[in-house]
Amino acid sequence: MAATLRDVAKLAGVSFKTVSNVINDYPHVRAATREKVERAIAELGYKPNLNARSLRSGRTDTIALAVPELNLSYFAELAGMVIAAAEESGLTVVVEQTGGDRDRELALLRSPRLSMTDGLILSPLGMGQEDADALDVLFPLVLLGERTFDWPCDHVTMRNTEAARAATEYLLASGRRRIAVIGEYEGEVMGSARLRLRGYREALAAHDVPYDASLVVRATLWHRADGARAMHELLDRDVPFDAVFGFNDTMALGAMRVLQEAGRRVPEDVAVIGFDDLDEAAYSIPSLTTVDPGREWLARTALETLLARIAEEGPKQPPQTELADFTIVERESAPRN
Amino acid sequence: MAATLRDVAKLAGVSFKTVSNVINDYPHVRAATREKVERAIAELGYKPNLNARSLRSGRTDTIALAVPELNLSYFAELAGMVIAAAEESGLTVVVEQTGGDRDRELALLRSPRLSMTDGLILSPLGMGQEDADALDVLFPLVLLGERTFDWPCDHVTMRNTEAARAATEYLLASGRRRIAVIGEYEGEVMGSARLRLRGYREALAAHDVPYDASLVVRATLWHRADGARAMHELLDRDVPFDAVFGFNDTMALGAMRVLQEAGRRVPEDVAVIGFDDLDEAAYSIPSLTTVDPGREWLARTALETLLARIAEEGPKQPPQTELADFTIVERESAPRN
DNA sequence: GGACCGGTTTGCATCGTTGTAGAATTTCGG
DNA sequence: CCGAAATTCTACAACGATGCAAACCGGTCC
Repeated sequence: MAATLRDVAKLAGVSFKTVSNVINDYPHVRAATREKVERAIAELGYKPNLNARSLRSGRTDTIALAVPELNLSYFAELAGMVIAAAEESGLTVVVEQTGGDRDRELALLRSPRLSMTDGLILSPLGMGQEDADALDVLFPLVLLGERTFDWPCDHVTMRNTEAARAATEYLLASGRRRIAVIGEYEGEVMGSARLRLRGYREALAAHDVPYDASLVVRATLWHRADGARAMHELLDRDVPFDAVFGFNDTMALGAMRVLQEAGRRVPEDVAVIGFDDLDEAAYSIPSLTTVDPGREWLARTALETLLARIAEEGPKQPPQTELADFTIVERESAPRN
Repeated sequence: MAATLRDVAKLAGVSFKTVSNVINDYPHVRAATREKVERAIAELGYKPNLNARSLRSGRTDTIALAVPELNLSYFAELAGMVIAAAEESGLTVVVEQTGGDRDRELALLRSPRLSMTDGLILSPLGMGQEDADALDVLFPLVLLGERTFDWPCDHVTMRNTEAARAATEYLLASGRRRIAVIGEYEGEVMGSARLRLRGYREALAAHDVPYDASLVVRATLWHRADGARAMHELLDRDVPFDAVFGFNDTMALGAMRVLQEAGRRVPEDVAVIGFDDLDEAAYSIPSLTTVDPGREWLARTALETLLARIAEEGPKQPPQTELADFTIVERESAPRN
């Protein structure tokens, strides 16, 4: 069907290996020959069969990216950034959705599908420290996530605890004292929920504000609806609060919506701060003060780290952890003062 | 490095072809042999090399999905649905971003990268009727889009004009008469912008409401910022209006935000209706009335259509167009009455 | 007892490419 | 104008799988 090297070779009157040499910019090809071959390539519309190339060369120029769900804006935007960065390096990206499910994450790590890729960038949610062994794999693997386990592979992550602490201190500095938290998730051993909660508690402790468990609301998937549900739950508890820290923007927006329905003014009655700096955080009513965890940097660095691993020869370097810098983006939902 | 058929065969004491037979569920394999082989497979942790398989069999069990940007929630959610549906069929999905750029769309159609896939689902934005030839390709191709050109390939799309007309009539029925439109884009020959504008005009005409060009605001990329910018432009024009029809939810949300900043009450002063029914439409303040173009159905049908094309043998069936049913989702930004 | 017959297993060619090694050709100093 | 050293090109063997067809096996039939 499609033209092959041999078809081109026949038309150009050279051996098929010469065509291969032209395509691969092998230096010792006479200009006249090269031109002849290129004309034949153009005439037949020849395109190399990348499967055959991969089989022979062992490189696929494809990577896999696994995120929980594209439905979550945070991961959609992150995936977009990774794909764009990969495109710049001439790489193709296979996107997998794990649903944040531990079993699916583990299954993916063992999947034969990975034989079609040079490596994997994984944003794990469900896995825990007990699964560390599953991460000790033969192929290049970079964890792009918010978790800071002790893991036997490269890891690009954000300063969860510090950022959460800074966010909480930001609220404290603006005079809030009853700060609710949305997104706690005890099923998660040491993921972002735990780390952010730790930052929150550190900030409280540093300012002698007592920790009150009735201000902490659980949410697992961190969807908008989870934020809304969590806020309903908080309102039902009927405890006073003057600020809310959503562990991601999506939940913060869902929560803010419910708050306003309930007649609470944001930020006058309740200040709201999120985490992620999604595009939409700038456009909500009121616009959402949030933490930018350094997403663009995370995406690019994850890719670069993976590429370095792929290019690596000889003895494996020890795993590295890269940390992004965060910033607090001040907007209306939580003014500085 | 990784185990191959031959390694397994040696361990099991059979020919490598028998191992292949076991893997492919070839029926005439003795139970004892099968078990022997399976034990060897397990012991070595053998995983088939999918590149080699694809080279030989011609099937990759991978499809490509090209959307403008994952940054746009509509496409992110759509991509998520396609990937999930593909996963159910055991397919891997390569995601490409075109930026809605004509040249990149055309380049993708000619890309050798497609040789790694069985087919392509493309959401074109930049291409026009003059590019129809580029769509007459040798590989299975399904257009998943909002455009209704006369195109030489399968096409899964929505009832743009009817839906836009219905949205406009919904606003008219609620008593609005000065209905602004955001998202017109003259650079686009017959894409969703044009079709939706047509529906808008049909509705106006049917109700004897004059068409007023000063109520039509242009926007190209349909991002949130474009909606915001468009609304600023509209406000600057200082023409009266009592409703806004955003050609997608993202712009409608951006516009609504600006409206409210400008002191207009939604829906009292201005009703707002969008198009797409994004997840977030349910959580804005006020929640956004919008058109659900049948996204889930679109995603699944695009995949099914592509799979049918891939499975097709013999003479090519003529291209088909599949149309999704839409519904209007009533929310707060534009109550029915 | 040999032909015949399922069911079972195997050998070989092949997919389209790249790597290696060597053959053919050109270049050039002497 | 010869011989050596480049340069240019080609032949052949992989990569790891599947498809095809032939070989094998034990049992049945005549």
